[in-house]
Formats: sequence, C-alpha cells, structure tokens
Amino acid sequence: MHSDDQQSHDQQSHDQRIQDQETANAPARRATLATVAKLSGYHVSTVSRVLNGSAVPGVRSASAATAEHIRQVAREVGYVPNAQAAALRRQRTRLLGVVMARMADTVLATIYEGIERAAAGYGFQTLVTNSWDDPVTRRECVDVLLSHGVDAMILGDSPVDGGSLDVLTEHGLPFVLVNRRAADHPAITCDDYAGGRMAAEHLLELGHRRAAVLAGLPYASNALERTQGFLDVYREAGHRIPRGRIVRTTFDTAGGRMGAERLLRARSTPTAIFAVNDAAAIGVLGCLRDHRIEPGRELSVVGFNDIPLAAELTVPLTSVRSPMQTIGEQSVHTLMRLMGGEPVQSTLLRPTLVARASSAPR
Amino acid sequence: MHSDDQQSHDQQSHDQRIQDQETANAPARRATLATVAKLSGYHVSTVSRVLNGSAVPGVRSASAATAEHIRQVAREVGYVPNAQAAALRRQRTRLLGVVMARMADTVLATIYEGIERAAAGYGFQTLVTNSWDDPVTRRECVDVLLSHGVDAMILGDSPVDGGSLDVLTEHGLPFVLVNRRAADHPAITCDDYAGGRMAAEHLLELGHRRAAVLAGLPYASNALERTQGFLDVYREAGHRIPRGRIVRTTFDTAGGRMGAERLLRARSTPTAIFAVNDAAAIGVLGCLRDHRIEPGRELSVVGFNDIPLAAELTVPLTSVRSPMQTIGEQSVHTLMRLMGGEPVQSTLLRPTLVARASSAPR
DNA sequence: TTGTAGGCGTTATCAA
DNA sequence: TTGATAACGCCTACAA
Repeated sequence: MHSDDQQSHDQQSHDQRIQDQETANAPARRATLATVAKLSGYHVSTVSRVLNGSAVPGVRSASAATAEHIRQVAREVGYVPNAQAAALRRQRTRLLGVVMARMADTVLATIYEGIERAAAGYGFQTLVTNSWDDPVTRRECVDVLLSHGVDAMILGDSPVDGGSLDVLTEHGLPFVLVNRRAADHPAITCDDYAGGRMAAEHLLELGHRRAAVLAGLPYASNALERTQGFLDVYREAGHRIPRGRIVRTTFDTAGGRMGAERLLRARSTPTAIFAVNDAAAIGVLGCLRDHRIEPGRELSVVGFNDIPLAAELTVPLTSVRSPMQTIGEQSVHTLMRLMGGEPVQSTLLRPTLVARASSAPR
Repeated sequence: MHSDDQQSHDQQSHDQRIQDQETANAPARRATLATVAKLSGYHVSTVSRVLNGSAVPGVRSASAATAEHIRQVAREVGYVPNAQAAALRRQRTRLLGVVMARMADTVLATIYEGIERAAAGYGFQTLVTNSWDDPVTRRECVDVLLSHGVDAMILGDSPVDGGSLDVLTEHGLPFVLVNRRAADHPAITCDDYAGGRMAAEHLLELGHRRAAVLAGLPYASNALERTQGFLDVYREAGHRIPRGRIVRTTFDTAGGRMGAERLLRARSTPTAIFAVNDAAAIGVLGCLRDHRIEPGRELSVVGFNDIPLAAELTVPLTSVRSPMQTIGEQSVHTLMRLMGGEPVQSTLLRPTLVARASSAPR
C-alpha cells in the first residue's frame, strides 16, 4: 500500500522522549475508592455509595456534608471509577457491542452515529468491530465482544441466514439487528421493499420500460428486498426485467462502476439503472461519464439512502432516502426495552423518494 | 427528525416474544474457569494456564493430553474468557480508546478502519467515541474511555492547543494523535503543509493567479497547515491571497457549499478554489452547478484526501491524496512502541497530487 | 506439571 | 447514616 511513501521527522524534544519512556515504565496507578476513603476519613463503602452509588433520586444514603466532602477529595485526587471492577461485581458492563460490515461506508457510519448518540443517553458505551462482511471475521467479532462482556449487541451486517446469531441466543444475550434483517430476529431497518417499489414506480412514471438493477450482494436482506420491490413493480406493470439486467455488485463505488460496465457491454442496454445504494450509483455515474453518456438525459440513475453527497453532484442523484440516523437511534431504544424484559417488535422505517436530475423522462 | 415517519410491524411470533422475555429476565450466567475446572477435574489454575495462559511459545505448562482435555471441555460449555476480570487482575484491558470528531466523515472512518485493523493484529480492541469537535463532549469522551480502563488512546480530533491532553499526561496514559497535530505530542498525520503546497503549485502551473481557499476550521492543525502551505506558495510566487478569499468552513459538504456561495458573491471572484478536504470540495461543485459554472473549464477546484468518490464524479475531482488507512495503522504501531517504553517520533506521511478534470489551465 | 492462596477495585448485604 | 465483609472471575507467585 502506501507504507513506503512516508517520511519520519523527529518532532519531539529530548525531554519529551525521556518522559514518554518513564510514563511507559511506571504507569501511574489510578486513584481508587480506597485512596479517596483514606484521604477523606470515611469507609470505602460510604465513599462508594456517594461516588458510584445507584442513582435512585429520592434515596440518599449519606448526609449532604459527608457527600460533599467525599466528592471534593475525589475531585482532588482525580478519581475515575474503574469500570472493569464495577462490571465484574455488577455483572454488567454498560457496554454495547456493535458489529458493522465496514465503517468507511457512509451509510453504516451514519447509522453508527445514531447508535452512539442514543447509547450515550442511556449511559452506555459502544464497542465497535468491522466484520468486512466476512463470515469468519464476523464470528471473531462476536466472540471478542462477548469476551469483553458487552451487555447486548447491535448487528449491522447479518446475512439473511442469520450467520452467527445462534451463539447469541445460546448465551442469552439480547441483540437487535440494524440495516439488514434475518429470520424473525428483532430488526430495525428501512422498509427496503417499499423503497425498491418507489424507485421502480418513479422510473415507470418517467416512461422507462427497459430498466436494470445493480442488486448488491445476495446475502444482504436490504439489497434483496430493494431489488425485489423494484422487480415486482416492473413485473406488475408487465415489463418483466430479464436476469441479464440484474447484476450482483459490491456496495462501494468500484462495484457500481463494474456493474454498469457490464450492463453497457450487453447487446441491448437499459434506459434506466437502479442501484441499491448510493455509493454504487455514484460508481455508475463515473462509468457513464467515461462512456460519454449523460445521466438523466440519456440514461436515468436512481440510488438508495440519499447520502448528503447525492444532492451536490454535478448531476444530482435521484435517491430513495432512508432515515439512517433514526435507524441507529431506534435500535438502541429497542435494545433497552429488550434488556428491560419488555417484548419488542421489528420496526420498518419508511423511506421517501427524492427525485433529482439523474432521472428524467425517457 | 424522521422519528415520526415510521411504521411498526410485529414480525415476531408469539413464542419468539416470550423467549425474549425469558432471556431478559434470566440472563444466562456465562461459563467460567471454575465451571471448566469442575467438569474437567483439574484445578482452576491449571485450566487458566491452558486457556488464557501467557502465550510464551516455547513454554508449555500442561501436558499435551491435559491441555487437550481441558480445551475440549471449555469448547463444550462454550467458555468465553471474562475480559473484565482479566483486566482487573492484570491491570490492562487490551482496549484502545479512539476519539474521533465524527464517524460519518469518510476520512475519519477510513483512518479508523486502519486503526482497527492494526489493533486487531496486536490483540487489541477499540473503544470509539465521537466528540463532534466539541470541547465539552471531547472531555467527556476521554473520561469515559479512562473509566473503561483503556490501555492507551488514539485521538483524531485534537485542537491545535491540545485540548484535554493534559488529563492524559497526568494519568500517565500513552496516547498518539492522528490526523491533527498538537504541540509536540506524538502524532501521525499527512504532511499537510506539503500537501497544501502541492495544490498551490498545481494551480499556479495551470495559470491561476486569483485563487481562494476554503480553509476549514481554525482549530484543526491539518486545515491550518494545508491552508498555510497553499498561501505560502502563492505568496512566494508574488500572488498574495487576500483575506477575503480565505473562508472558514465546516468540513462537510454543507460547509463547502456555503463557503463557495460566499466567494461567488464577492466583487471579484477567484478562478480557482482549494478546499482543505474533499467533502467541502464536493459542496463547492454543487454550488458551481447551481450557478451554472462549469468546474475545470471556468473555475478550477482542488480538494484534499482523494476519497474514492472523487474519481467517479461527473467532473472528476483533482485532489491531494493522503494515505488515510496508513495513518491509522501507523498510529497503532507507534502506540505499541510507546507502550513498550520505546521512544517514538511523530510521523508525516507524504501526500501525492492526483490531477483530474476539475482543475484545468486558465 | 499441578495445587494453593491472595488480591485486583467495586458493590451488595448485613450489622451497628 | 455509616462500617464491616464477602464475592464477582481471573491471574500469578509460590509451594508441593
């Protein structure tokens, strides 16, 4: 990769370097409850109640003066609670495991932002792993998260067959799927089937009879359902889309480009292309540019998710907008209910079509 | 937000729901070393040595048969080591804290992917938080990570003045900066100053004398240095860029769009715009489209980072490529050396200019 | 090679 | 309201 195109500059003073060494060799021991107890003259248990005690509003278990004094001392010595110890004792870590296919996908990153934000609201921290959509790595991710004792998991990369979900049910660990669904596990997703239909209806209204689909990867429910919704509308309208115009692609721009190349090489080319995600759609646009085909005028393109970039393209991209942030947030709320023992249901969030210049009447 | 445009479908069977409730109410206790010990007939310490023992290659501390038996039992009961307990005992969590401004920024997400990948290679897991570039949130992020006992931190959002770094040095916690530098803390970044110069040299060669800069936010070293490099080249060439043509912007497309609007409203407009990151540059392209200005032909645009999308745009974006993945990976390697007590230096990774159609001779 | 014991920092329970 | 104590699961020095 780029690993050889690098320079190293020594930008630290000698003292700095020495200090680094010392800190590494003598890692400062953090102040503990015992430290605070000794300094404040109270017993550890009292200090614990004041500093980390279960925050039941009405019930105080130390006099105001005592509490204030203890808090003061804690602040002075820079006391930070040790989550490991607390977790060991309480049997819960307040950690949420998150498995995503890959973070550099804007859609997944945005869902993740929703998750993080909502989780913070419940006092939960997230532990994230990238599975790269690889079964083996996925399994390792789950194991790592388990061993770190996450209280629950949010899985954003489940293949339709469920993948490694049995491990979780075995362990009795609560989990929620996002972005993709699998079996009847609780999942928070966009209503992908409806979204696929919207895209098709839009293109049909514009008069496109010969449409093609960049269908993504076949183990992702969202890709499958978007594709299915799209195909169904065309079939219902009597314009069945032949197999050759349905192309499997990866979800990145490179995938979209390759898929489009393939479609354009065929004998009869489509007048419209529906890509199941925006990154692929942008790859299509790149390919069209190379072939000097003007998007919108000569060939319509529709994407999915409506990432912020879509609106800014030179030919703005028509896209089915999915509420990515909300999917993330909602998944946390659902998970909290699940952890609380409440029954939960899967949720489908409604998408909306945003028509722009990349799709136009035939 | 979108929170009301949602539908709920009950997609679970009755049985499923009941099962959920049960698992929530009676969270299955994980198998521990003791469990395995009892079942295998060996003592906990032996089991521990076999399963989680320090992996010194040559030194085995159990007979092959014993080890195999123990491992077998462990597999059967689904033993997963309790990282909390191990951490408490060992005083190290094998957790790496990562603070980023925001994950939905492709650049940061890509750096993060590099971090995760390299960390996994060392057996470390990452704990990520978004600081949203807000000082208060940033401080909270650091505290949360500290309380979760991370062994070290990677900070991707440090303001030039260092921000909350003093807390870390106080705690003696090893850390490395990525993406942005601050004071003389060890940092792995792109050579932003050089990159800024490259952009300027490119535009000057094309004959652009009236250039403008979308300078990003003033507390980010990368934005500052890219801008400075750019300005220096123009100054050295005798074409000083006036204050009015240097616009502060956020790092997203919206920021780029607003910045460009402002530049185009001025009396004398630039013939070229350098945006300190690609997202902003794409915002510029969107703005130009609205004003029916053709990028490249009428006004040149140069971005920074060369995210994968840049090459696929209808008018491909000229950009200074930074080795994002490598920055992430390198930061972990550096951190490991730091934790090992070795002296470390900051590293500047060299960028390269990728010229495309968005910049053309004047 | 295997067993024993003690403690990492916190919290829940019980007693004062 | 406060104090004492035990235990969460694991690791490691030491003894056998």
